[in-house]
Amino acid sequence: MLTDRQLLILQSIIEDYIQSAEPVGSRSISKKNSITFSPATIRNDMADLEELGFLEKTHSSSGRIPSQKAYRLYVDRLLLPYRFSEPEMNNIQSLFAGKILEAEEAVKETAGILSELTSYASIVLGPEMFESRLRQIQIVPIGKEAAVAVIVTDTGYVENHTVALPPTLEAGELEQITNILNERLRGIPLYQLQRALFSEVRDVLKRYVFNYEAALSFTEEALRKSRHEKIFYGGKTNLLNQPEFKDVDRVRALLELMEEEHLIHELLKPTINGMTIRIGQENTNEAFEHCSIISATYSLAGKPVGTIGIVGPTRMEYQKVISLVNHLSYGLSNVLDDLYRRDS
Amino acid sequence: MLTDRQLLILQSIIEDYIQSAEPVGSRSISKKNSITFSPATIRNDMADLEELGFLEKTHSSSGRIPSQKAYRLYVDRLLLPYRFSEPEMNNIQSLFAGKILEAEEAVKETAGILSELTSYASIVLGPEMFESRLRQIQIVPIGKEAAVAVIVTDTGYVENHTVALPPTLEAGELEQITNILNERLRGIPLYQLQRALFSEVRDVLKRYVFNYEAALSFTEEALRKSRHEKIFYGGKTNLLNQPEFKDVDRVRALLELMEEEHLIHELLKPTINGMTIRIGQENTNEAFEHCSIISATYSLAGKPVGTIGIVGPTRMEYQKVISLVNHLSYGLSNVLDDLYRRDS
DNA sequence: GTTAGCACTCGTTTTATCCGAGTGCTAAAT
DNA sequence: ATTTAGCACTCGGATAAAACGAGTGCTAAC
Repeated sequence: MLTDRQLLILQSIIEDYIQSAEPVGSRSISKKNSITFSPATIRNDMADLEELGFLEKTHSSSGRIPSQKAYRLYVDRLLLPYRFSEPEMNNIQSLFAGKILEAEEAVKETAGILSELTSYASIVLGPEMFESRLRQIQIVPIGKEAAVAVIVTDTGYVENHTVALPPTLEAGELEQITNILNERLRGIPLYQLQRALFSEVRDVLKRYVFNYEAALSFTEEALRKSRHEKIFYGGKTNLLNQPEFKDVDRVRALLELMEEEHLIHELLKPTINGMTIRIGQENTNEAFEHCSIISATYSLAGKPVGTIGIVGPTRMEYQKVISLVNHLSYGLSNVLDDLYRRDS
Repeated sequence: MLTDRQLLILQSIIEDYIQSAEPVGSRSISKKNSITFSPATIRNDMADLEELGFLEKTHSSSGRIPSQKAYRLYVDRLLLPYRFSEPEMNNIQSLFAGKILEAEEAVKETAGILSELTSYASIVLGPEMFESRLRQIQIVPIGKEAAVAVIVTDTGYVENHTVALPPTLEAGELEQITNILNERLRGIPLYQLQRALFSEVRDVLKRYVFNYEAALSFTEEALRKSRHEKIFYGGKTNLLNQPEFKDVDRVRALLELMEEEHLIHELLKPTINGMTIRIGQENTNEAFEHCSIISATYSLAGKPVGTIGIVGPTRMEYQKVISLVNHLSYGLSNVLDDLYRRDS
């Protein structure tokens, strides 16, 4: 459908525009080393490409800019793998070289590297620890009215809630409950805890605890899944450097959207494994109209537990960003697997 | 030094400018109800006020804008207490009405309310829990190489580190260490834990644990003060609505500065009790040149443990903001004291 | 099929002009 | 001795016209 020359010209225009953020004219294309045709020839092809919806003009006598469709084609068919430069490589290496003890630390680091190397904004979700298994639970009374429930998983993840203490609970009972929970629930994945509470613990509790109803609901509260969606951003302010965001209103819309944690989570939450590339209006949300989002899930023990991603203008360095996101998602998965494996 | 009329005029100009963000002319001042003088009279006083450094012109025939010195005078001498409107009052009340179980929750809420009611950005530090006392420590091994140390304080605050496990440590010893620590360190304030480790625990450890050196340094690591400075922001994007920040570069400088957590912490960390008002260049940092920062410490059991503050343009609604910050810092202190008191 | 030549388009930049809010000064009024 | 009215003057901002130039589309020659 497109001739080789048209593809070559399209690619040149896209890459030029990614660099310059300015409409690209036929003359500047013809000057490139890889191009041997005259401006007039290029103009002809450009006109065709525009007719096919790959190029656009900002006004009738301007150079062309790539359309969303062009970026899509570029990403799907024209992209060559990117070779990281020396310092970039070092940067990435060092991220995964140091001894990392906590998952969250690794995840935060990744967000930092992502934004630093791309000069766009990075978003990192998770890791969701639903799959981790309970290693230990501790319920510590704080005064008469409240207690702190601390859950430690086999991945070293710690979660805690403060829970109101039912007044009927007797002194020793809290300890007893803790013991029962530890005995019965150890090794159970977090997301099954509530269910297991009923199937495994309920009856035992009935036997040993006086006000069993109150104790049960108290325990249920203590085990409740924290709906805390962990989102880390890196280099939000990088976006302000992009010429497409010199308009304050557009920036505001974008930054405000990024505060909406549940939306961002919904958008990026790890479902199927792999990489997602959303260009411009492929993001349904209006504030992302002029953005592209490139994201990839990372996984723990083969299961996707989180997402890393980059938000930048549609005029994005796709080549570099895609490689980087890809690379880091693998790296991060490996780090997490190492953390996880120490359990066995 | 200043006549009453000059003060009145100055105040009118400041308040007008706070509203309009536009240079104020003599005519518009003379139209106000509280003012009975003609524009010419006002012009004379304005000239004097300019000579004294309280007013500035943007160009030779423009109206006047208040100088930094004027805001300072305004804040120090002209400010009347602000009466909260009905909905504002409700908002504040509701913040402190609900049953709050965790300090951090209260603090985050406060940041939200602050920015919502002011339409500026809020910064909240802390609470620093150095003064809280150890209630319980738990060391949970995660695989062969690492363990999670979980510290719960009497204020319900939970802190955890992952620590590398010395290979020489024997199976039961970890439990023994945990027991010793709980026995000897309970009730000791967090900031004294490391010291108490040496004075109270060291010798006991020596007696019971084989590789005492390794165990000690392991324990020390487990108890290390987390240097995690907790900073919560609210309504950063509000700043983008202010006309003085329509310039993207200025916004970027500001937002980038706010990412520098240690700087912000240094700037706002709670030292002496009470309220601080920094106007314009009184903030030494260049990015805050056009900002004012109003902050107040909040306290727990009489000791300052954190700071709440507002960042806005120098043209800020001082009256409202000062009252609000003041009010909320008291309220927050009370909430925390309630949380704390439940211990006794 | 490709390219050179050329008229044409249209956003950007520059220059000129006008407008009016606001000032400072002087002289009259209180 | 203040306060005020009157008036010439200043200067940024808005508006219009003109010059500029990067880039196009089309036609005719290669």
